[in-house]
Amino acid sequence: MIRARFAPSPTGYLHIGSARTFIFNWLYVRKNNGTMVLRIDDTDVDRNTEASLNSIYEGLNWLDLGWDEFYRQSERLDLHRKLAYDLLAKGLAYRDFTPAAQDLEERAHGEGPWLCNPEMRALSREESDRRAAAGEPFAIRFRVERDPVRAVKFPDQVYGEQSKLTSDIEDFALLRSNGMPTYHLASCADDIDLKITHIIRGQDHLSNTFKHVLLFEAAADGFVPNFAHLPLLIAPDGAKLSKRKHGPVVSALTYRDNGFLPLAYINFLCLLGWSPKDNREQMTLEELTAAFSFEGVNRSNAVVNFSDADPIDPKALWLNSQHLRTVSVETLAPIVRKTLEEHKLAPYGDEAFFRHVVDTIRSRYATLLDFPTKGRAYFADDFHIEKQAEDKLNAPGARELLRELAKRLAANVEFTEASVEADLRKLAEERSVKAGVLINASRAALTGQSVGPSAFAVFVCIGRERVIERLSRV
RNA sequence: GGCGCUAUCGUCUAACGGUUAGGACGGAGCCCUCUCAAGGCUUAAAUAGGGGUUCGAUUCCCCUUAGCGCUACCA
Repeated sequence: MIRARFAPSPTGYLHIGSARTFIFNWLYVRKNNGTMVLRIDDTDVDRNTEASLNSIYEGLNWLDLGWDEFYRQSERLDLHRKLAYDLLAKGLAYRDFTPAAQDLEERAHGEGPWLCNPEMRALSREESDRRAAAGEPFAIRFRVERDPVRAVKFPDQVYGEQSKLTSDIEDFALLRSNGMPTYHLASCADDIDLKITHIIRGQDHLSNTFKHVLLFEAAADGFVPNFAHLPLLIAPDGAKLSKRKHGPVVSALTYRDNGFLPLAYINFLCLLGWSPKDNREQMTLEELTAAFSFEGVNRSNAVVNFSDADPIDPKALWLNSQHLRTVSVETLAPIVRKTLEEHKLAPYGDEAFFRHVVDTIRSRYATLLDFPTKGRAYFADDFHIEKQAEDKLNAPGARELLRELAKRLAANVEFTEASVEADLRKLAEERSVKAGVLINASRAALTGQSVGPSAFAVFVCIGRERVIERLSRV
């Protein structure tokens, strides 16, 4: 039984890269009928915020994928501490009484790697116990086996066989002097306890994994989970995505706020660092789930293409427009209705009429935001008349013809695209004007725009009553 | 500095050593047309550099270069 986890730490909003990690975990779990665990890695009390936690939930909820089990590391601290002390008792870890970060500077610029504080590692058990009993603060470090030097190995499902010499792995901290576990300890202790079988996470953890393997070997009776590391998402300048440098594009919620369908966003993210290898681009959740595999995951970082002028990746926008025009109207209509409500607009007519309108106009829209903006005339009478539309209305005789058309449509009870077209063409013929002039002027009068769906479709979408009103007042 | 990872069109990517290096977004052009989209068609655009191995390297190996990650009592 496969068990995977997504483990964000609440120190910011839901990052676009985290969102993708969550999605890949979810896809892998669903494909293999496994269990999806959401675990909040909140052991860094200084940096965690409630606002961040809420923001992460908000992002995850928007994605609408769900999870099966939920845990918070801050509620499991005893488990983490127990593991640290078990290792200490077994001699696999030791107390380090060196004040925190005392020698950071030396470590970073030394010749070789910093491995440990030798005096602390060499401290006798009695001496260590005595100083601890005396109340001296200490951190607990893992005792990486030094002699003989050996290679720590693990197979990565994406990056292949990985290996690192113990002589390149430092005695990493397990427990801080304030009693809180470090990430490495808490993460592994929980992975063991929660029986996680697959650890799917960002490639920034690839080098950390050797430490984790050491921990698993020491604490999990030899059970080491499977690892799959994902290439990172980076900015066009090659740097990693950061809020400070790149602004809101790094937050998943930005796409929601820009009118993205969750599925389109998921689809877009999946195509960053993964490929179904058969040229498919637009895919449903079912298709993504069926196609997902680690073989399809790339090893090089993927650029999210955005600029100051255009914060949304053009391909994401294209995918959103594709999904917008292909999801079922039943699914789309409630989402559009909600978007309209957020803009203080409400559809005219009944549900069937609303669906027809949505279905008619969605094909030229790229985001949900286009419904209340570009599509305002379909949901309100106070729409703005654009310059190009004004020009169409100013065509010689156009306004008078529109008023005449309004009168004739008053008698058109059927009011279908065909019947409206018949009336319009008949009028144009009688007055010897090109139908196109009337058609374009109609669209302009009805929507305030020179562009949009077929004019006859527009008539029906606006509705007979409002059509007559709008044509009469030109 | 040490260690690890990576390198195909501008971007996302495909090509189990043999292809005219394929697709998508974006760009350009054409068609369709009541406008705008959509759609269809066409087009420009890539194997970082250098060595090997091989009859043959985008593909395997080495070096260089570049980028990224880790090197915290952050995660």
